[in-house]
Amino acid sequence: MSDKLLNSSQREAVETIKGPVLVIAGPGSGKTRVIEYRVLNLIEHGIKPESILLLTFTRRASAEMLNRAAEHDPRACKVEGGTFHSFAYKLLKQYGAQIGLPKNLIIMDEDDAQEAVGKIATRLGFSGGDKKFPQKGTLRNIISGALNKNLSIEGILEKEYEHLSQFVGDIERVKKNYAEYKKENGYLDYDDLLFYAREVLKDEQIRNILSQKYEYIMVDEYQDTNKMQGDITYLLASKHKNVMVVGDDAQSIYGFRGAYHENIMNFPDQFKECKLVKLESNYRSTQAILDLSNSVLDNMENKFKKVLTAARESTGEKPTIMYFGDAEDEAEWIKETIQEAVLDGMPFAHQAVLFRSSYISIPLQAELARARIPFKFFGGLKFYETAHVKDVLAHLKILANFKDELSWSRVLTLLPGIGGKTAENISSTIHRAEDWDSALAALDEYSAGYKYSPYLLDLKETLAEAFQDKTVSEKFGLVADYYLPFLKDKFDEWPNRLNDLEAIRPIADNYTDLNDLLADLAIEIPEENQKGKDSEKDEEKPLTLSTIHSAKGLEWDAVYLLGIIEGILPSKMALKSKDEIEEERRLFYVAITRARNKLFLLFHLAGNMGPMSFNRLSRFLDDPSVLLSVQHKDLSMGNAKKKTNYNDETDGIDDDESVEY
DNA sequence: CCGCGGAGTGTTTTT
DNA sequence: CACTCCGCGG
Repeated sequence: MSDKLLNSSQREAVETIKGPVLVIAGPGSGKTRVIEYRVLNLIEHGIKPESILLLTFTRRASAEMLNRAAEHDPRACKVEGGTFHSFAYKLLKQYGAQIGLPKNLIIMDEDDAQEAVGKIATRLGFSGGDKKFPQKGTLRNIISGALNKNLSIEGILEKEYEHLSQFVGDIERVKKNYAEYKKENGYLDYDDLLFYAREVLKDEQIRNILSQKYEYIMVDEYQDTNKMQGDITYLLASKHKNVMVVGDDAQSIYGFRGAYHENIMNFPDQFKECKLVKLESNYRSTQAILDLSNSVLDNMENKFKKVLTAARESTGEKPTIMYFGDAEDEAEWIKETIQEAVLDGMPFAHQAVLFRSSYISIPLQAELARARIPFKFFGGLKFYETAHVKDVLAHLKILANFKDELSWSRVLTLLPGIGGKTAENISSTIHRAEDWDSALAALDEYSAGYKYSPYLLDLKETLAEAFQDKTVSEKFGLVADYYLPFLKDKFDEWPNRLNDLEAIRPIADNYTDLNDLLADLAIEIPEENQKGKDSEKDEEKPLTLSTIHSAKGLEWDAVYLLGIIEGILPSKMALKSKDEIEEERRLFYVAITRARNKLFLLFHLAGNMGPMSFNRLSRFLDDPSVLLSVQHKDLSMGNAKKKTNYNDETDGIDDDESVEY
């Protein structure tokens, strides 16, 4: 079938049907193609597509691979693909009851989880005037981090929050109460999805059913899975051992979220007869870009040793470090360079600007907007995480589950005269109701005599109507209309926000079940505007601006990497430990290996700590062989003098991004 | 008990 | 510089 299109290592991975395989796939080594062709190969060997399970990091990734495979063989569409979280949700819908979960599962997003944790801390009397008890966001991070990183509360405090060690006992109580609270209310946070999925799989009977159903397991981006995901993979495959995991330890960038590199390290121990395949030929980048990548790789403490070699002929141009005076000059230069490249035949869609954190792209965004250059932004706050969208969704969540206390609280506090306390009173009354009708009836108790009563009646009416036998899209319409006056009142720039709400409407139209819509919005975002996906020509597609995290797995002809600056990459938040700095280095590696032909590393001198602060070049460039692989171009003013400063080690501080004079 | 306004805080990455 | 928290007045 695919012989001509694959090299020998790729073919080995593709053609292995039975047994465990670990594929270590360097960037640009054709790993997507391997998965695509392996799916095809399995199907060609008579394996039912429904018995193949492909777990990936994002929905987009699995859809892309399966769509490509389906172009060769339409049966590939029937392969089951998705993220661990969506797969877990599916398992729990079917088997949750057997481990004591309620029928109706409500998925909490990160915001809900924080809200709930905060509520519990308050109830326990911790958050009040008490000294320095951590706030809800930190609490949630501690609790989640402990679970994801397989640590006790004490352990994680010791490692990451030493200053909070005095609160171990209290935080443990919050954790326990939070767990009970979720159980009572039927809530599942992101961690619970994985946790309970693993619980389900621990049941031998269910596990047997599932290993019969999914006979071939494939997992992509295995280096970024956490302990629970690793366990799930193991349990799913433990019986038949037909499991292929693909990953690259050098590209592990989700340690902060609990990615557990032991998963990939221990895979050969878990599956003794495992076949190890390394993909080291790089089909993406020029040798010049790979030289830099290899130097960065050399500085890494990674485990599966590898060297990237270019399959492409031309050596290409050395990556360039660009030096600017300030972010505005830099933005202007990027804008002009991108425009010139377009004139030279490299459309916007083939270029991307990458960065460690969203905020450093703000000056550029302004510049691009001024120049009317169309761009698409990836990373940062998603529109469905914004306050106004969550407001509307809260109403829908109530329709889906009238006991959803967090949503009631959100909906009620919108009303003038209702604050946290009143909302809690009302929602606890509702919580005692048996069904929807009595829940609404419970509102009557408050429907007269209070300042907020007329508003409450209005709310009740809207909800009652939307609850009727209506389509998801009608429900959405009713709620959105009801919400409009609140939107206008709450936000000065409401027209923008109205656009966001309008953007949900077409998504809602695609659903017949409200629960599915809500679950998908929380776990796997439905692709926005599918329209014109392929019909659109590259020339008409926009430029990409993306965080490095969101750029994983993608590639462009030209990449502009913003902020090669101490404190930005590596982030100043990550300077506490060696491990975190190493993760930043891998992030740098991921960024530069996205580029096919041209790579620019951008530095600007003016710091953001005031007019007298100056940036220093990122430590990741500070290595002889790394420096040999790049060229320099200085566009800052009076460059000759300042240039010596960039690598100035004499002040001896290597963990400070800005030096004040 | 609500909600306003002032003060303070802290600023990453995401399923 | 945006958002959150806190304290106070109504």
